[in-house]
Amino acid sequence: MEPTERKRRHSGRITLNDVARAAEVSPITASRALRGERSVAAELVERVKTAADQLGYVPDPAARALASQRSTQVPVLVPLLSNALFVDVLEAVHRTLLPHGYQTLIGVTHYEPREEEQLLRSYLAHRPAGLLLTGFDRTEAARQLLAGSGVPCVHLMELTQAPGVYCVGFSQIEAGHAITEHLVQRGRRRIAFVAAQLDPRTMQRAEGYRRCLRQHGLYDAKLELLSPQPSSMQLGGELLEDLLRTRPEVDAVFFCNDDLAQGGLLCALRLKIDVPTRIAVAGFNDLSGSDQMVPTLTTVRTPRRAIGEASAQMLLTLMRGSVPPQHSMDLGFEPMIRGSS
Amino acid sequence: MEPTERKRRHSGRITLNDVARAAEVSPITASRALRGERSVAAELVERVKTAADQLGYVPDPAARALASQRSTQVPVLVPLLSNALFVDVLEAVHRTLLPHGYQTLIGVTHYEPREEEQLLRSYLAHRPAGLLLTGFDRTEAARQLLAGSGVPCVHLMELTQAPGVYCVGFSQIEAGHAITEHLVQRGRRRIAFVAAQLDPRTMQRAEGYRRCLRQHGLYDAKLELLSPQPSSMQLGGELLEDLLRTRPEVDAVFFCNDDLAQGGLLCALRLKIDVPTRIAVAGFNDLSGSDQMVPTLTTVRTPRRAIGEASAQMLLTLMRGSVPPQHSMDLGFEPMIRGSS
DNA sequence: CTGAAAGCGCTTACAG
DNA sequence: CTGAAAGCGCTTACAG
Repeated sequence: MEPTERKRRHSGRITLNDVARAAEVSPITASRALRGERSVAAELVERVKTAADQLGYVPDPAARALASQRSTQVPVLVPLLSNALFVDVLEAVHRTLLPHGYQTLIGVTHYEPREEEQLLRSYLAHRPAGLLLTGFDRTEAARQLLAGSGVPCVHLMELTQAPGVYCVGFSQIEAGHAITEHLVQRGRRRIAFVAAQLDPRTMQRAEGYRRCLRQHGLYDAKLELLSPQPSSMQLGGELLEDLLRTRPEVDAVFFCNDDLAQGGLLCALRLKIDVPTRIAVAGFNDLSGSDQMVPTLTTVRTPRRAIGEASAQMLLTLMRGSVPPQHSMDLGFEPMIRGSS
Repeated sequence: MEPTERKRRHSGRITLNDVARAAEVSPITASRALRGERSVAAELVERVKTAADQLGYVPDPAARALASQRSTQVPVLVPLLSNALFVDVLEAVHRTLLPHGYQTLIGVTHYEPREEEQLLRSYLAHRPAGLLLTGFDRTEAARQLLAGSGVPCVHLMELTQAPGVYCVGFSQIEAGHAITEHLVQRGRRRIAFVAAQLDPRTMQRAEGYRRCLRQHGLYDAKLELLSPQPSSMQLGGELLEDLLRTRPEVDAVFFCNDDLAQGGLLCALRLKIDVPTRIAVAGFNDLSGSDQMVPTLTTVRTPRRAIGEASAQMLLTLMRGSVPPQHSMDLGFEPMIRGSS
């Protein structure tokens, strides 16, 4: 046995070397041909690709990551998976990145900047190809980790004009304003805002609600019901009951999320409170089931799949080393006026 | 410049070498100490761990994967993300694996064995540490890829006694049987089965339904309404309307999934059909919102979070090279009898 | 446009 | 219990 034989650890895998040998070129040329680098003669590219196909060659991501100092992983950090909103975003991201050879990793932050910082620390050690983050609410340490890493990053859901920050979303404030305005236009005067979780985007919707009502001289702080508890249908029902008890004069409710609003609607049904005659109800996000409620739920349709896809596209551009046409991409929103208002 | 200097590509990263130097041991010893291999003197382990902490060392997953021929990635293949069931499973898996240093990758098969085979092919190239698959319905090629890869694998949702197959789930047949039996016990005689998607597990529930009704001499094939369309609340409403039109004698419906059942309930509300007096309704899975419906939905609570956690634990054992106490883990189910039946 | 050499940061296999 | 050498499969940096 030769010494070189003695230490073999070959996995039986088809390697770039095998492809190169079959195509009768050097491994570097094979590597370049397969990655689509332009500086390779068309004929050689052809030969290499044919050989790779015939051998069933699949590049080793670990070797590639080690040599290039960059993996094909793209962590997506979202607050929760229990909100269908983020699942939709995640799905769209995943579907967009996969055909380009990138893996989507899940990161769940539970709306905790400290948790996000931890996750970021560990994901950055994996040399991710790119990063998708929800919103702008993070620790200073996280911000520095990001900046220092040089990893391309796109922010989801919210917008900013801050220089060097890439983002895809819509104006939460305007959306909150728009649906409140709708209730005002319907003749409502005692419009409550009912919210849970109280994350930054929820509070932006609250801001839109306030601005709208102040413009109409209708703002009343006592009609805001803010609960830090996690959002759920059940909580929506409970909050509506609270509200009707403590503020019986209320004639409309804007729930910050559709799960709360759906719960509110079902609660009204149970209590035989007529919607929208006695009280109008509006939600936010147009989640699954909102169009099936009795009455159907007025809400704001948010472009979450489009956000997932567009942010992934923007990231793809950045990972390619190019500059996207715009830093901030506003995908808008659409009020869905239905039976509950 | 020396030749060795000329080619430096060092990333500025803290490496195992840095740790070894600081701890005054060889890199191999440092590697072993950090991975908790037993054959290292306690004192050295201490020194290495301290050095690693002080330097803020984070192992490079790519290098580790390349050298060991095994990554820390665990792809989880589920049919859909639009069914909250699988999101719950995924979340539990993710939460269980993360503290052990494993990354959860999403794979969406859309209930298509061919898609699953494709995904498997690409994921296996990444040398995953382990694999989590939904059910047993796959192509022969996929089966062979799996067997040939030697990658530890646990199957979710269904059970089998097949040798060498690890699985965590519950009996879909028994669960379908149990909820049907409940309807019979409530005095129902014309019990319909309404299903969508028609995936293997749905059809197992159908089998449970059939067996139960045959035992009671109540089976009537005309009361089965099977739609290959994707499951949704809206479809549930439509199917219920169909059923009431074509089979007005029906006095109970077992929907194969809660989204259909919720849609059915809301449809009944709209049509002013009294539930449960005129018709009893039961669903499956106990998804979010089922306990909020009017009336509340009778259903079968399935242990999806427990399945996610237990399957991840089983996989952890397998990845450690140990043998789990059992091949097949039955986590059961729980009929939730509520207002709709 | 093409290639020989070295290196990415770890672990395996062997030896002692 | 510890270590020197080699190797995992790719890409970078340099040269021509």
